Amino acid sequence: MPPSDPSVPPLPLSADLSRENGVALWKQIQQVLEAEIAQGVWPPGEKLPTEFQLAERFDVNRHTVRRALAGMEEKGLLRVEQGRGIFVHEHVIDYMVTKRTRFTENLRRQNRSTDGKFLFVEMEGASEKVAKALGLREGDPVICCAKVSYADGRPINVSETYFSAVRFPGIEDVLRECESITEALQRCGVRDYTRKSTRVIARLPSQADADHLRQPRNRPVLVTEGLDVDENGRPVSFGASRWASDWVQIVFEN
Amino acid sequence: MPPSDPSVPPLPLSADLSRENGVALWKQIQQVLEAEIAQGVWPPGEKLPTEFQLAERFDVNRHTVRRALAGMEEKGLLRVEQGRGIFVHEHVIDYMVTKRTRFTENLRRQNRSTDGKFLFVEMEGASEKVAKALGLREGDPVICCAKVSYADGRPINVSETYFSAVRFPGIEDVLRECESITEALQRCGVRDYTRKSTRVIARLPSQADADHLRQPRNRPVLVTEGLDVDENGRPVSFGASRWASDWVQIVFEN
DNA sequence: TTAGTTTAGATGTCTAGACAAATTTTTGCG
DNA sequence: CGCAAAAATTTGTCTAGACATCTAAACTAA
Repeated sequence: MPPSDPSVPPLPLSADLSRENGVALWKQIQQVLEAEIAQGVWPPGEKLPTEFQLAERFDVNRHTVRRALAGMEEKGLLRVEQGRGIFVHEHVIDYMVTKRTRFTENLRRQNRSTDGKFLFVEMEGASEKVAKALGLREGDPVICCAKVSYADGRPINVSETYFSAVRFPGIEDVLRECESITEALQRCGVRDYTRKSTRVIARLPSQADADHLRQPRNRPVLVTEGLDVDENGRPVSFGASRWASDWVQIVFEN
Repeated sequence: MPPSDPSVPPLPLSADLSRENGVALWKQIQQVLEAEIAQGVWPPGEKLPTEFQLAERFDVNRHTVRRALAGMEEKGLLRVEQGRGIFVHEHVIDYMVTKRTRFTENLRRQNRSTDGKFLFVEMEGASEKVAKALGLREGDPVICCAKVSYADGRPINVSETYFSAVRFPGIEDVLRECESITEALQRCGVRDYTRKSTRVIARLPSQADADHLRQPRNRPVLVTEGLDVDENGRPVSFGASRWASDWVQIVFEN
């Protein structure tokens, strides 16, 4: 494989493709490009050559290059944008799930800028799942707060957080005025809260979630359902989140 | 299936594709086929019509059908086997992670047959991670037990489980004779153990893991790292597992 | 300068055909 | 009948070309 030079191990940058070794051309192309990305030839966020240029470089048809790029996109190594080009995927974020689960704190620790956008805040009747988690009865009034959270300007999380409307009267309006949920809870008398349990599953996103997270529907999202309790162990809020698996890895620790 | 009733709104089984609504043909085909699978027209495990037949049915080129099938395969809806055909993916397994994490029990509850194969059992020096988990010092002797676990005859899990060689002298041989890890631990005097912590992340598998799990390298695996402790809270074993995301959903609950 | 339009460049979709590789079925020989 | 070889079937890969759609840059007119 390493062609000729005895002293220096050359980078396999323009490694010649073999048409007779039984390995599909597109796989070989994918390997070469992945190696180049790993070696930093194309740094994260960088624009790759166009499909046409790559096809010329490897001396194959554009469709063959496209097959290789599709494989890399599926892996999450690339971001393909019609009319713009192909970009190397930036690195993912580690989201630590601990007893103290605070979105902003969590990401600040990783030197990420954070932002949030409330989609809506409204009262509704508790579903069976929400009621069970918050210790209510099905149909009891709860406040649902839907939100999209951003890190470095990218949407990484869509969530709904539920609060008992009886226990926190007026939280509906408080939430609308606040920047974060932690802040709203403090105004409602919850000095501190901790994460009691978290469920993690993987599934495909709904169309709405995919839109919010700006990711294709055929790429899975990580789904977490978490219950927060106050210092006395009483349920404070129940939250269901979908995370952009392209950008986030959930790390669970208790 | 019910072909002709005039009153009943017919299932969109052979819905005509529109070439002018801006939706790619392959996406429309994918939608139709997914709907048919959801409606049970093609039950799990069933062989779909051939690419050629599907192309004929939708009156498109075979490559257009292939694009639709690729999307469905990526979603995990299909299993494509060269020379054999296209098969509907069987349903996934829910693996519950609770305080009592017992592989066999867990799957029996879901009426799954279980099986296991030990890859190797050997002594090695504890890595930093293993040492930290088990309360040892780096380099201390540990027994590593590597295993592939099956449900319904399919590999769904590759794991390494580590035990302190000092605390469990002779477990190396016991493991080789036993069917399960639970059984081996009982023989070593551990009456019961519980899961203390589990970390869950998602990543791409190594080549070896992909081979064991019989899945492509470009499909992610769920990775769990769990620490089990005895009734006194002392660490018993530390395990690292990779799960076939095609077949398993990890459900975490504590 | 600014706003709108045009144009060029880039990716997306679809078709058509040829051959390769893997699997299953059929055929033919003993 | 049994088994091995041949043929048919089915998916995999690659090429070639046409046109659509989206984006960004260049241009034009107010």
